[in-house]
Amino acid sequence: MDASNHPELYSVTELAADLGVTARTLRFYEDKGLIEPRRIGNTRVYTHRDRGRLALILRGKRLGFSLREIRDWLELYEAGPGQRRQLEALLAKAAERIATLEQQRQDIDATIAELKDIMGATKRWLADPNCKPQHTRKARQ
Amino acid sequence: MDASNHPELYSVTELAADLGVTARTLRFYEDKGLIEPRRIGNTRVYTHRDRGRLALILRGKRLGFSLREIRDWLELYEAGPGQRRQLEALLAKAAERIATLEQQRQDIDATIAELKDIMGATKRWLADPNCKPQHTRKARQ
DNA sequence: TATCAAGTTGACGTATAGGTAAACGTGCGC
DNA sequence: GCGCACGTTTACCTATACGTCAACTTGATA
Repeated sequence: MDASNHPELYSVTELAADLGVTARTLRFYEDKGLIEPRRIGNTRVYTHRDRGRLALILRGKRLGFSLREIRDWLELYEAGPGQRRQLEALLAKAAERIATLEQQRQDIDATIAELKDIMGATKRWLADPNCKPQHTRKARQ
Repeated sequence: MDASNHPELYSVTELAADLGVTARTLRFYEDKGLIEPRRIGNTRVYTHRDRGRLALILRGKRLGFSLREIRDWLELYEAGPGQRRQLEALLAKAAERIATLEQQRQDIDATIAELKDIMGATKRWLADPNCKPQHTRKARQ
């Protein structure tokens, strides 16, 4: 289990570049308790596992979770006694997020509809300034 | 054109309550140059027109424009020489916003798909811990 | 007149995810 | 010994849209 013949060790800058973020970001995540790389003296050294963990973190971000949510989940995942609960918690979180996103999509659709309505009225107005500004759609209050 | 027989005058708190925001919000909008109510002494007095303007502002917000964008547009709208250009500018802005929103909706859909994929894999895993964690969908990079 | 409600300004706080700068340490090659 | 490329920490800055608090005036009321 010695890693010396297959190092997979990264410095901050290396791993950051590798993951497409900045070194600042990795240090920031460490501040926030998301990762804890080993150190040689004062210098951070990231292992292959750290890289995997970071990849998970970035994925969580892409899926719209906050750093805090991600951290909580990772903690739960690491320290949890059984797998089951964690997976179920993950399921719940995912479902929750999906619900939020579906709500957001509805809002977006409504907004697009309202904007299109405004555009239509504006165009009619431009074509014939006599016709009164008249939207077909009621704005939500 | 005297308003004395039909005052329609509001204090901050009144108008705020009327519009469903706080007084702080109205003062904040004034700071940002979105409205400039008259004053009696030091006290703000909002007219009917102010109310209309505020309603426009809130609508803009609901449609996802920033206060700065709203302010710029209102300025353009008030000080502009002809109507045409303003309306055309409005059309352009609306189209732009729609494009942004449609992009957002695509992102949301993709994210939902990925979340559902994860949920599916997790459920299979829960049902049969032997089957390897296997997502059907590739994550976007 | 004492007090209370409502108005005013100014300043600082909140949340998020880092960016940016300052000041400093450290190994390496020449 | 010098400079360079890295690394480190601390601390303040960014944007957005207000919330919250403090301190102060002013007009109306009991």
